[in-house]
Amino acid sequence: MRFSQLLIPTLKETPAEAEIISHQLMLRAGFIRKLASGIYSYLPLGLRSIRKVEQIVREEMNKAGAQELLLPMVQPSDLWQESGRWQKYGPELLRFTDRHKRESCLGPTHEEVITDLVRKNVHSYRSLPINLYQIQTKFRDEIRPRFGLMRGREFIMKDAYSFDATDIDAGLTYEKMNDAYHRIFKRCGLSFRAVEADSGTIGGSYSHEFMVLADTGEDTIVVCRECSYAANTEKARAMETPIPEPVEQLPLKKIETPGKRKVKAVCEFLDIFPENLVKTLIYVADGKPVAVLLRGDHEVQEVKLQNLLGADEIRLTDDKETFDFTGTPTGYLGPVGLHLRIVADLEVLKMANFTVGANEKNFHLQNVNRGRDFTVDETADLRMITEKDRCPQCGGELELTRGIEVGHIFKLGTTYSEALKATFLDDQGQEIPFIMGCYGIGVSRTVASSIEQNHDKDGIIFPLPIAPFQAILLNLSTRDKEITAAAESLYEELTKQGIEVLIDDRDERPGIKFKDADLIGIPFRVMVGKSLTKEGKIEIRDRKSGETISVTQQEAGDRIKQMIETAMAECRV
RNA sequence: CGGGGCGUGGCGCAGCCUGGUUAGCGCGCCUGCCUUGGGAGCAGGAGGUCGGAGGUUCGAAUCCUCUCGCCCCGACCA
Repeated sequence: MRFSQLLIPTLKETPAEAEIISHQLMLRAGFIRKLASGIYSYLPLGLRSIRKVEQIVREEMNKAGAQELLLPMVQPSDLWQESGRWQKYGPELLRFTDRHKRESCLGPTHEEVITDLVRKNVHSYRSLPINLYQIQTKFRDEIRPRFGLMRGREFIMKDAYSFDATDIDAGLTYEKMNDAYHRIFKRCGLSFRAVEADSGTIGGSYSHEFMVLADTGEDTIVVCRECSYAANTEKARAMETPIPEPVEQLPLKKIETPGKRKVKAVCEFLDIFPENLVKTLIYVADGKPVAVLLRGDHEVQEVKLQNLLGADEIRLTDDKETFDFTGTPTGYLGPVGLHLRIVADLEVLKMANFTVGANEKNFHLQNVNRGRDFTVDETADLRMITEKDRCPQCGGELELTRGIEVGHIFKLGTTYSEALKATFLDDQGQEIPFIMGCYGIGVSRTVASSIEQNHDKDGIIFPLPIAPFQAILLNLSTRDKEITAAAESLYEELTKQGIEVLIDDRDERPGIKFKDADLIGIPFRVMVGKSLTKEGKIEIRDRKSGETISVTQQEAGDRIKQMIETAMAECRV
């Protein structure tokens, strides 16, 4: 294709609205333009990259035995009523009423629709397993869209749904998808990790997230330096260690701690370590207060807490609410004599003779012991993992790193098939619900994360498999007949060979073409200019390494083809 | 929704505090000349009723009120 004819509105300056690098570069490189908050147009170059990712996804999904279909984006409310999510889903679900006063929504995900399709059309174990996917625009009315394509309200997603007859089969399907996802992201040239994850609101029992490693990622993930363990911090388990032998319980002591509210201040004042203090936090879970006990140096992992409480919504109380619930100002709370539901982190069970607030302003209690002085209603692993923790799998050192979630696979079990009464007859003639799984990939986000991971001061550096073009051919002097003829004939040759090449045939100075070529990140830059007329040479430059080689006009075509093949091989699986 | 910030030609910004005639600059765009290996130079030109509405005033980009949009931090998630 010709640069002169494509809509590639590159920008010299970064638009003020863009904060992170991928967003800035996609705007500058003319890949996307914003229409409204979280809603973008994909311009020709951006769309080409997206299509590349889609194609890889398609190939791997098909190879894994899944079938492509396309489901409606507009969905009737009835189905969502049936699954119970019409109430549950909240404002992210964009709802509207049509001319017949029927309520509908824009599909944020398609469990309901696919389950309905399958329950109406699949009735026997003989038809299973079945795995259906689509690549489609989704709409989620995000509270706060941001970072360009990274968190848009409208975005392109591949979503797949599997239906199996048995748990064992469902497990096999899950593994197949896990494998396909590894292949997909490897083929996209991304550096990523699959991590254990919380299954969130989609519901289900078991899940993994595929995280592209990037500092601007919105998620923190925990990775073991020694073994394969990797998890989202929402899920990362604290290593289970034995509860120490009981020690002698010292007599309870009430002590004045005037104005000492923060853990740090209390510890300094009493000359103790945070490891020997238990802090008490008051949360509201679906409107009801609950006290959470945690070792002084630990932080709550709210998703773990939410799962333990089985609540739809939890939040930390503010100072006023805390006082209303407990009669004690924040900073002096403790479990002794507290008349609230009390849950404790596992680590608290291992402590003895510790310090807590006395539920009285300016006082703390020392030598507190669970059992003797208070009881807890429930205990669980509730805290955020830190780099000081050890791997729950092998005991190795852990590393915390940032990641962008580009894929997520879930075992759904029978959550949806039961709700929607989607059943089949097994080999005994028994009617049982399908065992489901669902598998998503953020396609547009994948392109953005690739840029997040691969760029330099000059612009994007695309991995070859998802670059909008494989090569960009610069005609550095469109007014020179010899150069133009050579560039045009090489362009034809490459195009005939099936290479995706963009020829920069604009009547511009070389500097502009170099800058634009770097900015849009095409992996190979072929330059036809002065050195052709002077030395008979054409140069080929590698965008990533910056290495440039000179070849004769005759060998140029073959060399480029060979370089592309070599680079593609690196991302093959 | 809570907290912070911003809306002035396509992009980046100044002007606003302390109202005053034709609203300015850089880039981009158009024409001509010139130039062609890292975003050149010269000359000429087009393009903005200053997000919108109302108000104060002889006079509003500037002051006041309301409103809309956008961005950042938090709850959400591919």
